[in-house]
Amino acid sequence: MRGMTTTPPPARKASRPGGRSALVVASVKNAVEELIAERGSEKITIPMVAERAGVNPTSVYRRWGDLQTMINDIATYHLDPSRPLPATGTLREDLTQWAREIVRHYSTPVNAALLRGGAASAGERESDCLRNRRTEAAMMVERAGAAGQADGLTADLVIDRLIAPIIYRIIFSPWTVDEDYAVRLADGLYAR
Amino acid sequence: MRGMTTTPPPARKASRPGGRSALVVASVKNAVEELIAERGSEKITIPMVAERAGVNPTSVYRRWGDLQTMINDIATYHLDPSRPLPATGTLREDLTQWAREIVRHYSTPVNAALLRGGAASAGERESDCLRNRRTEAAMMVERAGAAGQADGLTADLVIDRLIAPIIYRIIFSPWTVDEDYAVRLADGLYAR
DNA sequence: TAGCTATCGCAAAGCCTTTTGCTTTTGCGT
DNA sequence: ACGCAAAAGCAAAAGGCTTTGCGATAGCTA
Repeated sequence: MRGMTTTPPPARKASRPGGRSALVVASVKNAVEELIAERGSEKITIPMVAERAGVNPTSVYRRWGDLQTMINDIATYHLDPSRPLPATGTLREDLTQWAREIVRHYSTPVNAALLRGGAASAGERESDCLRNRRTEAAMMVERAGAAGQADGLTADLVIDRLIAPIIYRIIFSPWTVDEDYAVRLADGLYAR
Repeated sequence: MRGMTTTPPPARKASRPGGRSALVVASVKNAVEELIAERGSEKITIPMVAERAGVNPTSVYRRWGDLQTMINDIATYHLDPSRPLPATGTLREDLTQWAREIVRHYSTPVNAALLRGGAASAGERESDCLRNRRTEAAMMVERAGAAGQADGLTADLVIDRLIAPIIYRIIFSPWTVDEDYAVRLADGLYAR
């Protein structure tokens, strides 16, 4: 299998998560990332992915059904949902760090392309690739609120003024985004 | 030609914009809108579009080259760039009306789907389907600024706090967007 | 009105994607 | 160890997308 640069993570949900299946999933995931970074999410096909992954196309068809489902699946879980959230003691600093983290993540062309692919297949279905981000925002605000430190912020405000601008620019004008921008947005929640 | 419900607008740029060419373009445009609203931007093909438009697939291939280019082209010019912008006398009211207008536009499933299609093919290339929106924001702010009425706003701020949240939600959670939301966002530029 | 040429329609060919039935491999429980 | 069953590989066939050459059509200009 080519391109196995990352350690093979355990498959998320499969009645048989052991060795080979996990290897196939990991290989395909890597292949998708590479190809999507090289050519964009619209110019790749399942046979291309399969060849790059050193896997039979049939396996990919049987596991995911089509390209759209596969990309959405990979994009959704790409930023580890179980990673620790910032907990600096103040909501403002937590949000700042969190925003920087998100910008850093999507600054990688691979992840930006995955985000665009996720955007294309969002809308109708309930699940999308940013659900986890919204959950995280709500958690941090709620945690601070329980301590009486919410600073008048709500999860909705965090979405509108932090996540939305970052995601918007990552999608449509990624060259205008860097970590300083994330910090300015976080500051904007408290100033003006 | 099926689906000719709208009046055929003149083709934008063609060395020969008269009758038949314009008709083909208009038919294809209608067909894309219908299909994209029915099935989403990822599940349509050029032969499908051509059949719906009553046009030969070859013509579509020759004019646009591929599906991506076609969708991006149609999505870019769909909100008429030459329509008059709000000019109520105050920047605040202009921006409020303008935001409502954008929300109204993208509340149509067709236009939301086109936006998602545009998002998928944005990024690397310089042109994208929201360039016109950014230009409009800059124009309104600049106009107010020339009259000394910019209220401390910049085009960037309008993008981050008006366009970005609207577009973000239209793409990822369209059911949370209505004209009231647009008004609240515009208010948010002045309050807090 | 006559000629020029851009553009369209048509048809065939090539290529790639996708499906399907079968065999082989291999993880996992006994 | 053994056997079951889930998942992968393989190969062939079907179906659909895309290209290409040629003839027909219809704007445009003189």
